[in-house]
Amino acid sequence: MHMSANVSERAKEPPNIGVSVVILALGPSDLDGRTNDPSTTGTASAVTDSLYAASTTETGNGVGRTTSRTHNGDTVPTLRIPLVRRVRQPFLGDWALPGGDLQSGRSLEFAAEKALRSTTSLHPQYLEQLYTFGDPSRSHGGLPMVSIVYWALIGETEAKDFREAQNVRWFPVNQLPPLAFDHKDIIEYALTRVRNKIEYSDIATRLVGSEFTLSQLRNVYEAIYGRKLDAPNFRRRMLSTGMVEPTGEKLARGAHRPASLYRYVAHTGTGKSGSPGKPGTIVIAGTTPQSAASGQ
Amino acid sequence: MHMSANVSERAKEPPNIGVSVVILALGPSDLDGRTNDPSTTGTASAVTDSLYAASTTETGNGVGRTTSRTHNGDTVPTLRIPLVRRVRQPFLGDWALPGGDLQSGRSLEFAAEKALRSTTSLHPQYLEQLYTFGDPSRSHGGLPMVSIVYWALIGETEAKDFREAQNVRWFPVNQLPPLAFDHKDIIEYALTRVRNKIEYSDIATRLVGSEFTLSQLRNVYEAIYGRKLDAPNFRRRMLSTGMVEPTGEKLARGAHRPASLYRYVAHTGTGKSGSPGKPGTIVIAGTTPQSAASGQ
DNA sequence: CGAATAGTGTCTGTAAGACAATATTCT
DNA sequence: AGAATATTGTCTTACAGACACTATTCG
Repeated sequence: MHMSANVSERAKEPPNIGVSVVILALGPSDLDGRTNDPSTTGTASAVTDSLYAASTTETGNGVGRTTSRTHNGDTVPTLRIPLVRRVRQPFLGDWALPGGDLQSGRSLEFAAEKALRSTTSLHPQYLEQLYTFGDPSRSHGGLPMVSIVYWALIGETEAKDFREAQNVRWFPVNQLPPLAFDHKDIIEYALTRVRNKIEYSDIATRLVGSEFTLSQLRNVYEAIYGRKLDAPNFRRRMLSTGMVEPTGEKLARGAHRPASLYRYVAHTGTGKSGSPGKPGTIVIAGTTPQSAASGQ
Repeated sequence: MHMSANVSERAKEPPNIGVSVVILALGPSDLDGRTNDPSTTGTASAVTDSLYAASTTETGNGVGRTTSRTHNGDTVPTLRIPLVRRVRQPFLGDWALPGGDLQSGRSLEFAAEKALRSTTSLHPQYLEQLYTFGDPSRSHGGLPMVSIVYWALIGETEAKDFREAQNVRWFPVNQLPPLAFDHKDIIEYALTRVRNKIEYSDIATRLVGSEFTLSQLRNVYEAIYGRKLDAPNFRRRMLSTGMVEPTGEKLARGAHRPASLYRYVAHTGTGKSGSPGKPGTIVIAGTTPQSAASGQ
């Protein structure tokens, strides 16, 4: 089966509810250079303007690489997003966020994860609701009046076996094809959300292993920000927050000084609580936990 | 008619969609001391813990005043929230956020504003989507499976004619009664959202007139933060951002030095764009503008 | 003058960022 | 030694907050 990704066909009964997902994946950091045929890619439109300089890629085919070159010549890992090609009329042929219908009796997260599985077998390190769209003007011919959008983060290690199925393809965030509906805006919004969130949450540490070097952690930040960070300053900042602590071990990875390993330190409830528990915001790792009931 | 506030009764066809609103209103700044009968108030539960010290009120009846006293004796204006009493079984008798059903063919904002009008004739200075709840576990007996929550801000001047209808009552945010569902969490979430948002948006300046003194503006901040701010530092901060500029006029309001008037300066698109346009996030003032289409 | 609010000046601490310099490993 | 990354050290600037002090009005 290929994806049930897009809209299902129902008649008129009150607002259908669709759930879509913006999936942000860290590409492998080694410059493997997987190249997909660039045939149907279309004109790439950079989503993030000033952040990526000239959106250069090594191959130039527009889809392959997982790193980008910034204006000063440095190379940074780049986030990638799986999109599905629309096979129905509104925006037929354009690319769109993976999504599906909300089944009654199921949670929103369940629907989001199902949509996520329609494009990748990987499970997200993080899943959070982004926004709900409900304008009746969406009657471009499509159906669901209300669309609940989630965004997910997928770590680097597991992002190695992308599943490039029939109508699914992964795009670097700075080289997106023409998108259906307002999905380009949605992706932009998701990116700003991640970049803000990374500052006051632990999502970055979830994208590395339980033990990691500060370089690895910094690479996560760089991928999300889309630019190089100063290594010394990054180190100090991380250590000063007390979010990470050294394990005492070191990791040798090449012809250079080995790096110390660190682990994430759970929130020391110091009482100053930067951000009180949000309702139903956070879902960790694999399955389908979480609750946050609500009626009315 | 009293409010169509709560759930409407339908049968089984796929998820109903409800829309609720957290309405945050600045109480009048003069200590008028409107006193409602405290009969059915129930035990007040402070939503914001550390921010309000001892949640003291002048009268002690728990609902009347619009100011609170902080731990150091200063007095600050307090936000108030209109709630409706539930007349149906799940959580019968408890207080809940005003809400209503989403009518097909209408925008989410339209439903939110309608719900807002069910408790107050005032129109919001600001309306923004907060979160969408969709847990099937909400089958406490209520119906709508999916609940889209908005939050609204209402300015000080118009907040003078609160409409205390049949089953509607206004509560200070630091003295909320027992709430239905997880509405207490939702209100907390709304508060943290406002407090964050006030930092990088212009919502505060919308809650004062087109011309205002820095004291007035500071009062808005203090109401939202729930604590006193240092006047000299606040002044410097506001002026340094370039968000406000002096009109050249002054306003005399008592036996003391008159204050300079300022006006809000529209965003100087400096290109550094702190926060790229979010999809369908912002609605100004009265009617029902705004769009941000989306399908799928 | 006294009360009350508006506004200025200073000082301190913290945090971010630029950037030089040192340390450690492998080849 | 040389390449490459890790780590430490300084220095500068910006900004938030505490707080003393001055200014202007009315009664």
